[in-house]
Amino acid sequence: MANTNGPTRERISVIAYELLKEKGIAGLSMRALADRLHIKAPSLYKHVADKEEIIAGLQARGLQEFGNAIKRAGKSKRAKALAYRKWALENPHLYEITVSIPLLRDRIPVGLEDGVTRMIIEITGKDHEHARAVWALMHGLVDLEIAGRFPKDADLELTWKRAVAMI
Amino acid sequence: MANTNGPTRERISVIAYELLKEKGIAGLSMRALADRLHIKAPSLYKHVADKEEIIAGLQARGLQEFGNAIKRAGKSKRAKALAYRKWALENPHLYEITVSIPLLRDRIPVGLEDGVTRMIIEITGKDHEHARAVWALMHGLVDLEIAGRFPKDADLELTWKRAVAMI
DNA sequence: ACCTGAACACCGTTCAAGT
DNA sequence: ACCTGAACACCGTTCAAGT
Repeated sequence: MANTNGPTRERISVIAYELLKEKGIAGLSMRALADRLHIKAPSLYKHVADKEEIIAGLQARGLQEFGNAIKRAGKSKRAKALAYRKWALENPHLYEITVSIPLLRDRIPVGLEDGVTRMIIEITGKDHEHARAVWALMHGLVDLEIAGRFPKDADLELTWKRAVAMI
Repeated sequence: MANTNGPTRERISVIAYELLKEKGIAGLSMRALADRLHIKAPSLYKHVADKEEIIAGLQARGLQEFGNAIKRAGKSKRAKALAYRKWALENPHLYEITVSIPLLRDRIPVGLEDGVTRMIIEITGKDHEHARAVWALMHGLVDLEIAGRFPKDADLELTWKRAVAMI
């Protein structure tokens, strides 16, 4: 009989996601993760190889959900851009672990990164160089906003309007 | 007689910068720093309050040197943009500690952040919203490049050309 | 005034031992 | 098959003690 209570890989990744959402990357430790599963940290290593495997799982989830959010948005550049910002601000920790730390390419499903990248490129047409600039613009805006680099009186709605106009 | 050998605050910040350049943010630990100064980690706390003070010092240095590099560049938007990229790629760890982790505003000289921000705004004219978009564009390009997010066959020189054209 | 060892509360990870 | 305690090599930081 399968142990439906045991900290299987599935359960581990569910709790890891919870922990990331609540505490951010810094709060996602193997020991804290084990605590929530009511086991000791060394026991985790019977289910996952290392912490990277957990991070890779979260990155895969981030790419997947982020891709879906952009896909669901309206077809216009403006709608896509606003969906990008909205998703990132609603999922700051998932955005960060997916895009602000090295992507563990060897440990996420093949094609997942490419799929998202291609989708972003499709927003602007066929020119890859232009598309990269557009992506960088949206990423830069979100990254600086999450990092609190813009003054508190900055009108970011207007900034995004200008950014979309630049595209 | 003053102790010219002792790990004064000045000596600490010099070695901290060396350590950051060589090993990056992750390699900058109080213990590694103490080792290079040939003292024990607790001794550092007679000269600095905590690790944040060291990080704030490096952020101040980063803002200063980054500002100078942009100032020295030619007056055109293109020259400024290329100087931005050049400095960031030549000083990736300093760029990262200055812009990719929370800025310790209370612990760096007042006006330093504002000075750099204002300079970036001056590149594009008087419109702050537009300037923020331009800054985000340059930051996003550099951040994604350093993070290795662009495919290896990407023509980033061309991408920057397109980006400058968008401004 | 400056430096130290010991300690505390943390990390990720390994491994022999228990069930 | 799964979990454990003990251990190792790390963190930042405090504090009583030494010079």
